[in-house]
Amino acid sequence: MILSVALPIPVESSFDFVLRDDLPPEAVVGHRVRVRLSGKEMWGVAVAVRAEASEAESLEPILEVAPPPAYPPDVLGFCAAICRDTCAPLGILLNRTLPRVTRRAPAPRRIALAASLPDVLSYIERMQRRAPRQVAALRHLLAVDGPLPEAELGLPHASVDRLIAGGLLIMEVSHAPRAGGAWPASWPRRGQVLLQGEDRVTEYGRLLDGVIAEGRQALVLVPEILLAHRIHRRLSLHRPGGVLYHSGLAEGTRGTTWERVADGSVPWVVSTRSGVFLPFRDLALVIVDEEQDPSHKQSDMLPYFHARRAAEIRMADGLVVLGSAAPSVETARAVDRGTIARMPSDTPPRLRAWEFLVPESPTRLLSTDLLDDVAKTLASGRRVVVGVPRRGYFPAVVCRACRRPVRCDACGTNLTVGERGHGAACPVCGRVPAPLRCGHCASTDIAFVGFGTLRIEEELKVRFAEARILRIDADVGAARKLNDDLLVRLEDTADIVLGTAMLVKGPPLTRVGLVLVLDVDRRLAVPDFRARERTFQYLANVAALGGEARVVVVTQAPDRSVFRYLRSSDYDGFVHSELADREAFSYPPFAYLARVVVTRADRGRREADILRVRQELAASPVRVLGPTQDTKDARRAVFLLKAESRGLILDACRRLLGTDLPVQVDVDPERL
DNA sequence: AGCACGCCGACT
DNA sequence: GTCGGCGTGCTC
Repeated sequence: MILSVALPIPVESSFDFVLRDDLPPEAVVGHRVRVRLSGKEMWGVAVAVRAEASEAESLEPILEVAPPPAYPPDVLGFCAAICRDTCAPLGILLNRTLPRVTRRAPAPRRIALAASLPDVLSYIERMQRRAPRQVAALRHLLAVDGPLPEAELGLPHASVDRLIAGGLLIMEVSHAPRAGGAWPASWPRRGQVLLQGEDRVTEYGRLLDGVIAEGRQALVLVPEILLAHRIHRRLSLHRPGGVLYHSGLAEGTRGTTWERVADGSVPWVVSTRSGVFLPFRDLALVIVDEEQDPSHKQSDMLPYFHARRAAEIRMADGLVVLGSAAPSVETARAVDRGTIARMPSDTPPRLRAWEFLVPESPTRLLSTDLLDDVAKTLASGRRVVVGVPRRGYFPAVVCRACRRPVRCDACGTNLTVGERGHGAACPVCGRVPAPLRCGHCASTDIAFVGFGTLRIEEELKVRFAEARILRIDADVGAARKLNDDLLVRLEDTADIVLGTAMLVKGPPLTRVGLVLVLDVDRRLAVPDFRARERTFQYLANVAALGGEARVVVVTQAPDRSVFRYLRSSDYDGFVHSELADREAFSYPPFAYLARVVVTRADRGRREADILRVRQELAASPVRVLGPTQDTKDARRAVFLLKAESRGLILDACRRLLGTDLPVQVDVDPERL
C-alpha cells in the first residue's frame, strides 16, 4: 500500500512511500511517519492513501509509524483548508502543529457500537471467517449493550481504529454532560456573532456551561499566553475540567492535552492561536476573544494564519463568538452587512472624561501642569498609568543630513539609544557602532529623537523621587518571565506604572487616579492603513485599564477625528469614518491584500526578480504596489498585492509561488 | 529544509 | 594550477 506523506519542507507537493503490508493504511493516515528523503531520515505526516503503485515505480518504504498523538481525518482536512487559504505548505503546518510525544499515557479509550443493529449483524456475518476476533469483540459489545474500555475488546489498536473509521465503533465521550447548565436561549447555535463590551468573560462562562451541559466541546482563543492563563483561571472558578494550551507548554504536556481533547474527555480549552488545530471530537463553539488583536495572526513563521479566519473555516457547522471592546473594522463591517450577528450587550459603553492636550513644546511632553496633576494624584493615594509608544531612551537615531534612520552595520536594524541618552546601539544584536555614521550618506551629524519608556521613566524619577515606578516594556518582559502573579505583585506596590503597548496586556489595575498617554501622534503616524484603528483600540484599552480614572492624551493635534469619536464613545461613528477611508483607497474590508517578499542578496538579480514578478502578474487583475525595500533587510523587496476578492489574491500568490522566484507570501497581512 | 552539483576568486 | 564561495535544483 502507498501513503502520501507531507514532509516538513517548504514545497507544495507531498511524497509517496510504501507502507508495510501488515498495517491498515487508513489507520496510519494522520500519524507521524519516519521516512528517508534523498538519503536523509525525517518525520512527516501521512495525509492520504494513494490508489496503487504505477507499474515500475520504486518507492522508499515507511520506516516507522509513530503512536498518537495523531490527526483525525477531519482535522487533516481543516489543515489542508488553512493551507489553501494562506498559501502555506501543508507539511510545514502539520509537522509544526502536531506534538511529538505525550507526557503520560492518556486515559484508556472507552468504545461503543456506533452502527445500527442490522449493520452490525451484517458485518458480523460477512466477517465471521475473515476476522473472528473482530466478530467476537462486536458480539461482546452487543451483549453488554454499552461502552467498554478498549483493552476488554481484545483487539489491536489499529483494528479498533479501522472499525471506528468504518463507522462501526465510536469512542465514548468521557466527560459527562452536566446538569444545571443549558445553552443560553438568546444565543444562536451556528454562524458568527459579535459580543462587544468590556467584560465578556461572564458571558463566555454561560456559553461554556451550555456546551458542557450537552456533553460537547468548546474552544476559547486568546491573543496571548498571559491572557490565556488569566481567562482560564477565571473560567475554571465555576467549571473545572478545562485545560490550557499554548506554545509555551512542554511538548509532552501539549501531547497529552491533544490526546484528551481527541478522546473527548476535555470539555473546554483556553488557548492561543495554535489551539484551532486541536483534534476536538465534537466542537460546538469557538470564542475568539480580543478578536481585533494583531497577535491572533501568526506572522513570524509559516503558516501565516489568523485565528479568527481559522475559527470561521473550522466552524462551518457551529458557533463562532467574536469578543472585543473595540472590534476590528473588518468585523464591524461584517456586522453592518449582516454576515455577523451582534449580541446585545448589557454593559453600555462607558463614557469617559477624555482630555486631549498639546504639549508645551515638542521636546517636552510632560508639561508643568501635567506633572502637577501626577503629583496631586499620587498625594491622594491613587496611582498613575503612563503610556509611551516606544521603549528605550531615544527610540530613534536619525541622520540630520539625509533624514534617514541610522542602521546597524551588522544586521541592518534601526539603531536606538538605550540608556541615559548616551551611545546608540543596535537593539537586536547589541553592536555599538563607533564612530556613529550614517550608512547612507556617511554624515556624522546624527540626532537622537523621540521619547522612549526609559527617558520618561527618568524624567518622572527626577521629579518624583519617592514614587515607586514600574516599567513594563519588552526589556522587562524579556528580563523576567512575565506572569500574572508577578505582575499583580509588582503593580500592587507601584505608584506609577509606565509602559509601551504591553501595558494593556496586563491585568486590570486598581486605585488608578490618572491615565496619561504620551506621544500618541507617533502611533497615528505608523505607515499602516490600520494606524488609526490600532490607536483607537489602544486608547480604549488603556483607558479601560484605569477604570473610571481621568484620561489625558498628549497630542499635537487634539482636533483629529479619532479623538472626537473617542470623546463621545462613538465606536460606530469611528468605524464608519474609517470604512469610508478604506473604501476610497481600496483597503480591507473592501479589498484583499497580500504581502509578497522577494529575498535576493545580489542587487542585479533582485532587479530581474522584480521584473519577473510584474511579468507574472501582468495578466492578472490584481494591483501590484511597490516594491519597497524592507527597512530591516536590504536584500528584501516587498510588494503589496491588492485585489477585489480573496480568490484573485490567492490565484496571484499561487502563481508566484509556482515559479522559481525566491518569494514568501503573507495573505491578509496584519501589519504592513 | 538539506544536500549535491556547478561555475568564478585568493591561496599552497 | 586547486579550495571553496553560494546560487540553483531536487528530493517519493
